[in-house]
Amino acid sequence: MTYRRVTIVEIAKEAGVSAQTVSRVVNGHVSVSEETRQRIQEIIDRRGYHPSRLARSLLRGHSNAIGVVSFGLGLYGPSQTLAGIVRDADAQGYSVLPIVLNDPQPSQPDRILGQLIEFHVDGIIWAVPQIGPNHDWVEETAARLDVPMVFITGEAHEQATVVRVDNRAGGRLAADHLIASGKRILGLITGEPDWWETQERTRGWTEALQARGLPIRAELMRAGDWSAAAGECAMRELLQSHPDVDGVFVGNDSMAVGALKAVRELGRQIPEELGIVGFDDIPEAAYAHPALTTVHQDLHQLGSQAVAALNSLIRGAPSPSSILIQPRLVVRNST
Amino acid sequence: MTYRRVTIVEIAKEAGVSAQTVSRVVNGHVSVSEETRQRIQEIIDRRGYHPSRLARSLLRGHSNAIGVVSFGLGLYGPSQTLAGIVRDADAQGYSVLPIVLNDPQPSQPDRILGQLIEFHVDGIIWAVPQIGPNHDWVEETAARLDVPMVFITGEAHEQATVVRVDNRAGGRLAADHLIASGKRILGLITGEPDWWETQERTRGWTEALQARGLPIRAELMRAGDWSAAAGECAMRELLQSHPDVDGVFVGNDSMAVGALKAVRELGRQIPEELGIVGFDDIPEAAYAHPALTTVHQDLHQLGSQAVAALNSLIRGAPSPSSILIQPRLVVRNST
DNA sequence: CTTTCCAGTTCACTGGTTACA
DNA sequence: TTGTAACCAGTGAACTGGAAA
Repeated sequence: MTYRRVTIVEIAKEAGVSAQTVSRVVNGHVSVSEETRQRIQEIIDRRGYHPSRLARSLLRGHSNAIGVVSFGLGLYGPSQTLAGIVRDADAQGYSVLPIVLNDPQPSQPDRILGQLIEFHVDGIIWAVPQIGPNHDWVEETAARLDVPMVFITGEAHEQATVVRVDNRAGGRLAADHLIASGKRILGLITGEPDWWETQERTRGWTEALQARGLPIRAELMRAGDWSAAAGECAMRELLQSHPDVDGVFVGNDSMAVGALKAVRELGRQIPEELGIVGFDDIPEAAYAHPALTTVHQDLHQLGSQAVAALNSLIRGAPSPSSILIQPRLVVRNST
Repeated sequence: MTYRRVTIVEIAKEAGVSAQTVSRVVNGHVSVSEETRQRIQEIIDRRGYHPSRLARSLLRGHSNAIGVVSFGLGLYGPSQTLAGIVRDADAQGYSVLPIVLNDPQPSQPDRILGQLIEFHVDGIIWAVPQIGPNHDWVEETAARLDVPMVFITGEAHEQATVVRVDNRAGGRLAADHLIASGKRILGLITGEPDWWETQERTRGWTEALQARGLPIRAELMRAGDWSAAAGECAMRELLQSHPDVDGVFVGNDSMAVGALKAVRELGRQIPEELGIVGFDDIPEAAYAHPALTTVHQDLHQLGSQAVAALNSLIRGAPSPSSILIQPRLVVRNST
């Protein structure tokens, strides 16, 4: 590998000027004679010269890059969120440096942040779901770290900017809708119990039931792992042990799609005998059988807002400490 | 933003040694006394010092980063492939710098490559689908560029390493399976016609039909845009104009899911009256109604192989010019 | 007395940009 | 209009001064 980049000095030498003059041409400074400018530009184009961002960042003290710590690109939520981040970051002139964790419980968040700091990132978006105590370090670290940082999803923090979907409102939307459809014996199939999203959706659900004077029945609740297989299994089990259930809120669409399969196989009529509401609004939801009523969350917007908040932090502007994105109900044929 | 990184000089000053000695501690060189090493390490830990990768890369001439040019993270294929790349790159010690295009027809691939070169990436994976003539620059550029480069999907090239799924074999698998299931009047709903994947799947399909002595009937072919909506629309149109069709190969699972909806609404029995085969094996395929028979392609492996090939190119080893990954048929209830 | 080793320092250099001449 | 020198944050190579072989 004797590969050598074209450097500014080589261009300068070929043009018979100093590196400085080439730099001026590259950055569009004025004080270069038109004749020189053109000669240099021609050489730059011909040689395929690209100024080194490394050298430039080193000198300027910032890199125009942001780090994104993400988790489980296989899941719909995280991958869509990352897509939103990348798109917006690009539009704002930032490059994105993604770090994808396989373990949502990073034993050493400092090590991961350190990796990004080594790249001189101008800011960091932490988009790892809050699971159990895995965000406990936030308060302490956010206060200590001097790189601007934005969190996606999770508890609000005094010290940190958090952008998230109002999952609690989403849970309420689902419950209110089922109740409004005349359903009264309501089951709940949640995602992983220790995810913040699960807890919030469940809380909203519970609140709505209480507000309507319906009992909270733990025996009608099941937990899955977000997968269609888990949804199918949980729904089958729920319907067999409690055949009188007439409405179920399933914690995400993947599980809901699995749940629909169980319901079909058990021969229940949807929505007449059993109403089902999902969460996410994945593209396939509209084509499930029957088409799935679900709580839509705008994940691209989630990413956009995170980038916007980070950008204003980087520019030194104060940023609201918490941004809440409202989900909305999409009614289809499963209710 | 008066944020200042901790530098090696600050550590050196605090420890009362030269920067070089700190560098040796950081890089685990030998000629440092145990006593000094420990003192410096303690300061490094306490101050949270992280060596600048920018400075290091600049000096060493390589960055341990690879650039990935991708397209449309909203689609299942590209996003899964990227996930595979990120995971494997990480395992090999590379950071990933993604560039996500919104337009699959980059007017100036050089500009995009230039962006990555500015970052001193050690190699580039071009994972943009080959659509129409948008890979025409490859031969010429690959020969000129001296950064190792691997292409994902598309025509094989003399000069370039291409990693791809054997889409043609996939098309054959689908056709052979439908024929083996006793279907004889076979329809085809393809994705976007100018995608390389579409053309290969179609070619494999055509070959298999010819091999079995079945006619190629253009009036039984429709094209969609990979979306479920397009699949639904195409299937409805196909069945209404040709009610005798008894088997259909749909170019991807998203469209197949839409197609299933159309079939259900038209009241055809699957698989008795009509067999359907998809392509991709998205997670929801197993939970469609009926469960979708489909051609599975291992996209993570696609990403892995690309990283492996790129890695060996970077290390100067010769790399096979084309790697073909075999898809496999997953039979479920739609056939 | 020369050679080798050790622990550490100094210098030059990476590819650019800013301040000043 | 253009050139020179200093600088960003590191690292490889050459070097120093003293001890051990």
